[in-house]
Amino acid sequence: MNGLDKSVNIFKALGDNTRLKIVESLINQDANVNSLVIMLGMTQSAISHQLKILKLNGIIKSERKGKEVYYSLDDSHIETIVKSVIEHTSHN
Amino acid sequence: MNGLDKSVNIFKALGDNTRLKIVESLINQDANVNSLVIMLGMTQSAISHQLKILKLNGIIKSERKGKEVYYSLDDSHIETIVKSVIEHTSHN
DNA sequence: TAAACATATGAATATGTGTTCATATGTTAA
DNA sequence: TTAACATATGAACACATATTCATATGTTTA
Repeated sequence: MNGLDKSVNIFKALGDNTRLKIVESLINQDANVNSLVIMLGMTQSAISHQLKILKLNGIIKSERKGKEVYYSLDDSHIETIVKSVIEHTSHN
Repeated sequence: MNGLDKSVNIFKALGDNTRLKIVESLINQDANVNSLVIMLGMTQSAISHQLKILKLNGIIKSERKGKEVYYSLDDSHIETIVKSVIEHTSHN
């Protein structure tokens, strides 16, 4: 996959309401699946599917702790990107 | 439309191969429709449709000069956003 | 004004994608 | 080991969307 396609996939991954909410939650703090389910008020299945997409695109990472799996941002770049878009929208 | 939805739409607009190529072209220099058609090797109709989406989402703006319509980035924030994503992908 | 050029747009189609449902997998506690 | 809990996953469906085709609109030149 070339550089442009990688970038497209990052944008595509963040260009969904559910996934962007997940990412914004994870900017604030790491979270396990169930807490995201509760916060977003969606089914566990829907959240898991979207978490997988975010992970496949290198936006988040996961770590199992006992029965639970905790998700967090893959690196600090993600926060920069999301915040710069929020900044942009608030100036329009 | 709330702030999150606006951000989602920005990401969605940039999350397409054709549109991101257009935006990257416009980072380098303003361009009219036909030059984008030639650069991207796509039909005039396809390019026009995508330009409209980028414009509706506040990513680019247009200015007619005679028969031609020139497109450019709406503001410098866009370049920052795109470059920060490219930066991110090149480190993964 | 008519013709040529440049761009925009509506409809149709094909492909992509988000959610749900059912169920599987992984982990701990009894 | 069984039951309970937590998460993941495959299939199906409904909806979104990118491109094409045909054509319309806007602008200049002859």
